[in-house]
Amino acid sequence: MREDDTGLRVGRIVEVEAYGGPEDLASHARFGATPRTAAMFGPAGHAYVYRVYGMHDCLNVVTGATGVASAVLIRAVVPVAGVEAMRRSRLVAAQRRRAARTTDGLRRAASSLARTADARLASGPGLVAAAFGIDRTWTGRDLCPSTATLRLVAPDADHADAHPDAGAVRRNGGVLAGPRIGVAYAGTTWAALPWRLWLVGEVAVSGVRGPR
DNA sequence: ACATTGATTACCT
DNA sequence: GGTAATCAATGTC
Repeated sequence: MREDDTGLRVGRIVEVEAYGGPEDLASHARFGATPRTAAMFGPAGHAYVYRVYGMHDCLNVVTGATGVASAVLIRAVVPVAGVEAMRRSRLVAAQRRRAARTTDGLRRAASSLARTADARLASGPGLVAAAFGIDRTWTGRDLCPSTATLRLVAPDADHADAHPDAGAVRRNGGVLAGPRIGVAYAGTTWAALPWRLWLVGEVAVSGVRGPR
C-alpha cells in the first residue's frame, strides 16, 4: 500500500517472481553488485526498483540478508483502494511515453485507460509501478515500517474490513507456479525453474504466455 | 503481431 | 572513454 498526500492506494499482490543472487543467471545480480543492483544486495524488506526496456519501472522487494542478493518482483496487484489515484498515475506514466506525447497518441492512451477495468489497472510489473506512482528513485526504501509511505502489510491486517476483496488470499483456488517470464537468456536450467507464483483465477494476473 | 524506448553492461579501443 | 547488444513489457497496429 501507498499512503501519502496523493491518496491511499491499496493493492493485493496476486503474482510474483523470485530472483536469486549471482548464481541465478536470470537475476540482475548475475553480474554482482553494480550501482544499479546495489539495493538487491541490501537489507531485506527494502525496495529494488529498476527500469526495463527503457520504459517501465518494476518494483521488487529485497528478500535476502544484507550482502545476499535476492528479491521478489511484484508482477501484478488487484486494486483494493485508491483506484482513482492509480488511474491518475497511470495517465502520468502514459504521458511520459513518447508514443503518447502526440495529441492523438495521448487521446488513445487516455481512452484505452478509461476502458481498463479497475481490476486490471496493475496487471503487469510495469503497471504496478505506474499505478502506484513508483519509479527508480524509490529504490532502497524500507517497505516495512508501519509509517512508510510505501509499505507491505499482511493481507488480513489492515483492510480486511475495508473492502470485501481484501484478505482474500485463501478465497480462491490457491497458488500455482511456473517458469519466470522472459528469462530464456538464462539457459534452460534457470529459465525452467518454477519461480513465478500466482493466485489461480485472478484476472489481474499477467502473462498471456504462461498457464493460468 | 510489432514498434517503441533508454539505461545498463560488456567489450572493445 | 566510446559503442553495441541486451532487456524481469506495454500499447498500438
